[in-house]
Amino acid sequence: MRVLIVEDDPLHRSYLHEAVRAALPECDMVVEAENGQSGEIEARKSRMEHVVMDLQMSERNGIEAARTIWRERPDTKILFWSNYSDEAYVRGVSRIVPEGATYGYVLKSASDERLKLALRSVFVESQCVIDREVRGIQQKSLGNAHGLTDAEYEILVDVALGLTDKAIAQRKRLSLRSVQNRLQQLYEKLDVYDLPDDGMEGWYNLRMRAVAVALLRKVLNSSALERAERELRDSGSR
Amino acid sequence: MRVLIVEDDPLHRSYLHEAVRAALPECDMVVEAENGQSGEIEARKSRMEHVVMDLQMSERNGIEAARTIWRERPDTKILFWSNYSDEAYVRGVSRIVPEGATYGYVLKSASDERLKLALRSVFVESQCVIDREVRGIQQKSLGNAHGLTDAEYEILVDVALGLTDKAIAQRKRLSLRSVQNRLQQLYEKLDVYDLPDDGMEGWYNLRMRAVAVALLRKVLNSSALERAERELRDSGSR
DNA sequence: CTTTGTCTTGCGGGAACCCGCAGATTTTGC
DNA sequence: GCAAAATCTGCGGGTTCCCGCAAGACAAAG
Repeated sequence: MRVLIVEDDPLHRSYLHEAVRAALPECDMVVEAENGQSGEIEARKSRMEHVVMDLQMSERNGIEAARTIWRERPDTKILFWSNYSDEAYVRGVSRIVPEGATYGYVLKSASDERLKLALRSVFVESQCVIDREVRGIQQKSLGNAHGLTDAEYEILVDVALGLTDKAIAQRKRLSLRSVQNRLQQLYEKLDVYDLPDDGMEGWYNLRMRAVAVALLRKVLNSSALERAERELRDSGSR
Repeated sequence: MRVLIVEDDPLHRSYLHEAVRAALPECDMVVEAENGQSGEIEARKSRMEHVVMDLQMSERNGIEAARTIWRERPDTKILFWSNYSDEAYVRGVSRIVPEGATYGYVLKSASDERLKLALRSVFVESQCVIDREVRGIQQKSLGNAHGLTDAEYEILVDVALGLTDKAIAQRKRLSLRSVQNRLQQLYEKLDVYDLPDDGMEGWYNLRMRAVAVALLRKVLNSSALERAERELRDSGSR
């Protein structure tokens, strides 16, 4: 068995290396990459079928790297190992995992034991392992208690990029009014109408406030914004 | 000499511990804290005069912890050790460092050698050590080439929180028009008028776009937003 | 004292946003 | 196959935003 480690922090990288060695004695080769860019290249070159991947790296983050790896070989087993369980990351991962692929999501705050268990479960048993906490976020994100629909999320991203209603309507092939409808749903779900103190109406610019709340709740994060910005520029110049 | 380490990542914490031991043989006591909250308490309890502090921790981040520590003992020497050199962090740090205090700012990507040198310089020689890259950000942030004035930055934060022009005017004791003036300066400095492709006017909601650009350029980050949000709620309920 | 520059404030208008209402269209459940 | 529910769409209005124009306030330089 051969394992590829993609992680930009040297300390964490060597810790991971150690953990892989300990948890997977049948592993006879460990390759390290220090960002998503070189991670993709390494995976392609060596046809790696087992990857441990950090999210949030410079150059190219884990989600993008994982997407291209899976696009080339959908049976690759990937264990995500991340600091945070931001809804934006969780949503980003579930968005790209192909049909029937096996993957895992473990937080860096998890114990040694949990990490090693996850390594064995995912790589040897081909079993999906999602950290308890991450699972919670996933649930909330899907069950529309306070979670956003995909449609709503897309609108949120477009708004956050600074696009006009009209521009969004054009991009999404919708009428102006439909975009505004979606926006209103968004405002409700994000509790934008909650005022800090009553007696102050008109204190919030709803559009901006919605994005602020999304950022504070980690529904959006800057990494997701960067990704969206790049897509926007690409599609714009096409 | 006694040193307090405030860092939430266990790996980095023990690495730091090691580095302190190696660089400062005269140090006879090292205390560790795993977030800003307990860092403050520990500093107060043990009257620590030397602190190594991570920025970006949960609970209470490094900037807030440093502020309260410095408020109680302005002669405390603090070495910030951070992953990023976001303008938001750099600005946040320079905003709270008291008159004549000695501090340092080193990136985690720096070499072993650089870290140890910084430890000695700051703690023993009482000399300020600012990482080259961070220094660059500082310059750019002050020299108004593309840097924002404090006034502009404050407006930016208020806008990013989702406040209306009127609300900002009231908070800042300005007229409506003055707020809008500052906003326009902001729009120019953030190049909001740059269109991805020409022939599309009215594609951007300037207010939102300005915040998006600020986030993408790391002039703002979510940690700064969280801080501002807390201040807003506090001042609102007062 | 005058001049020049920066900062503030008011006015006014065009554009974008927010949203209730109501009809048309699509999706869903049975 | 049909009714209920959810979505999409156009209209109209009230509000906020964006910004050019211009008049006052204040400080620094000539």
